[in-house]
Amino acid sequence: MKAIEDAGYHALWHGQKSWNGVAILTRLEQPVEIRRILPGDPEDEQSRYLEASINGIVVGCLYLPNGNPAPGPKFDYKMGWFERFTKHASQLLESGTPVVLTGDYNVIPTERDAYKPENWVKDALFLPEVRSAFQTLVAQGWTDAIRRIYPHETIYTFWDFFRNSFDRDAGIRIDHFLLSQHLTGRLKAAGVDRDVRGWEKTSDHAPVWIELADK
DNA sequence: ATGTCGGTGTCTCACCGA
Repeated sequence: MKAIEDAGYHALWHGQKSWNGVAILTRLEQPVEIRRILPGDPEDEQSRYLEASINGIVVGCLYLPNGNPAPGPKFDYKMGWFERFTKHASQLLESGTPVVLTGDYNVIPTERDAYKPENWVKDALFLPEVRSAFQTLVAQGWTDAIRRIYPHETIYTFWDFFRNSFDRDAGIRIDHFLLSQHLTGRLKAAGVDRDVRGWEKTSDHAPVWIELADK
């Protein structure tokens, strides 16, 4: 926490032992927490959601379940989580506030979002029902910020640790920024900091970012 | 079918999830 403060950030986080965790860091002011549990399943113990208000924008940070192997209980958990998230997203839209929903969606939205889509057809990140769930979500009225800025380019955000995938640029695009309509007009830029993926001891994801104009 | 990591417990190796 001190290291984060020393770097000039305020922070909220929702973590747990081992795998799951989400956080929101801000520079200007302390983010105001709205919720840290996705509504709809009191049994769900995994820390995969965090939502806060910052400077007039609601930011939802998510880590959608991976879902492999599919079919199976993990895939069922993914689809259940996805349904709950989609419901919640529609309520956020109805609220009328500017919203950003960002994080690891574990969804490859279309064939051009994978280096070799045929390798992913049976994977929980690319199964038809997963792509269709993502489409349904976006169709509520969200804008996929990366695609808005780069409509035709090949953009990846993740290269797995196997098979030298980064050196071969054998990546996938699974980290997304969805913007509510109020924010679409304020979208100035977006990108992926690919160089970070080349660091020593790095993550298998690269940082994805967007820039919004002031109101 | 394969591969590479990091975290954890069985604890300096073996496993699992990603």
